[in-house]
Amino acid sequence: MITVYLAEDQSMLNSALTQIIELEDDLTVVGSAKDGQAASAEIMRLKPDVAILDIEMPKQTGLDVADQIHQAQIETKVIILTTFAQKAYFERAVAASVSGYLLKDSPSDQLISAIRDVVQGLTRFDPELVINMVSAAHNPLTAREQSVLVEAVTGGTTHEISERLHLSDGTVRNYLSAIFSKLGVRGRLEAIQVAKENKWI
Amino acid sequence: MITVYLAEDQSMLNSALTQIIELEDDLTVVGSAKDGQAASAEIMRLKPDVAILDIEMPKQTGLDVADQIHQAQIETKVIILTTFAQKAYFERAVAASVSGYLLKDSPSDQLISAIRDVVQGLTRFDPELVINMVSAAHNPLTAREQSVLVEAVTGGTTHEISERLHLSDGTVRNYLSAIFSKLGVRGRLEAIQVAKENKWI
DNA sequence: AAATGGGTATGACAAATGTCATAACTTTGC
DNA sequence: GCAAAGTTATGACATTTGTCATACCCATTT
Repeated sequence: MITVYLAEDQSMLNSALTQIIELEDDLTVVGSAKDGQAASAEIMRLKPDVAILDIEMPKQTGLDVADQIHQAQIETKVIILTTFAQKAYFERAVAASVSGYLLKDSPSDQLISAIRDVVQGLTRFDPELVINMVSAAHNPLTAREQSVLVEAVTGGTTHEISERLHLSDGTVRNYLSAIFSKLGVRGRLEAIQVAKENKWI
Repeated sequence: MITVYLAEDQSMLNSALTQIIELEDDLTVVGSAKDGQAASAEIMRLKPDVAILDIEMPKQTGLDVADQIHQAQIETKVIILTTFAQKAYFERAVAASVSGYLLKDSPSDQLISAIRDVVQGLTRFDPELVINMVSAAHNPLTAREQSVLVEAVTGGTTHEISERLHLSDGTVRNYLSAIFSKLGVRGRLEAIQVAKENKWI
């Protein structure tokens, strides 16, 4: 019998998936959580064969949980189950040696078969990820530019941003100007939009 | 046998719910769609006893579909199934005479029992909605102020906004100024954030 | 009929923003 | 060891933004 742990904060999906996993004769759900912290603690204790982790969860993300499982060197295989095929998430997941990465935009029987696959030592990555890996635009912003833009998101004045970052006003404006030109936009508002769309900040 | 139609764009949830509904002896899923347009057309044709509609879907929202069902005066009962308990959504749903409004943050057996309830002529509204109805802050912006702010979201200059709305630059700045003061913020960026948080735009 | 509130418009002013040139200092790569 | 790239900083400038006073028109309410 394959033991499965499910961490998913949306109750409707959590309970629905639990039920359909239980329908399979060789699978059983030994526990589930609606936040990352609870999931983490329980997985360490229960050591299930497979942990299915949503990324966006309260308290701790599924990727944080995956890291901890990896570092604790327990046998549990991890399948990330999330909505978006984002390069950055996927990279972190790979770094945490997850066995699977599925999108919620695929049917539930995919998940069932993925569970069986990963206990066999196989890996299962959604094909859409491959497309995103090659097509995703590279972040043109330097680390400092990113941090300036992140501060700009909250909306204070240039002066407030410069204080938070311990820079001069002029420097902040220089950075912002450089960011606008790199992103091909004409103001903070547009820059923030573009950067968010591309998950650069 | 109660016939159910399911409109939900997230495949994982769509297929999982289909399966657990099918598990019930008295319920059957006669069709499902991943966008509002397809759902609308099929519901008109199949006339199921119950239609479960997600709100956020491609092409047409679940609320649009609910409106059409209402106007077509067919017997199909509608249950809205969505993530957030937002006043505006709920009001539109009530206007379309839906029989149920459930949140994805409740377990799937709630949905099953709601299906049986609504065919009996009962209504099922998530209790969390009641809280939101009374606590939601009232929108302080006039219709025109809202439209100015909506245009400001895209990020162009004042002049671009004024052209899109056929107003003078000064008028646009007056509106923005009034908006800032009403929302207690100090710029477009913050105003947009506050307005979005409160679902005013 | 008068008052109120919303929509629209000016003009004027102060402050914030964006651009550019220029320059010094670090770190990193070849 | 030097070139390239990134970080930080000035000063100067044009433009944009936000604020305020004031005004006219049009509905709705009193």
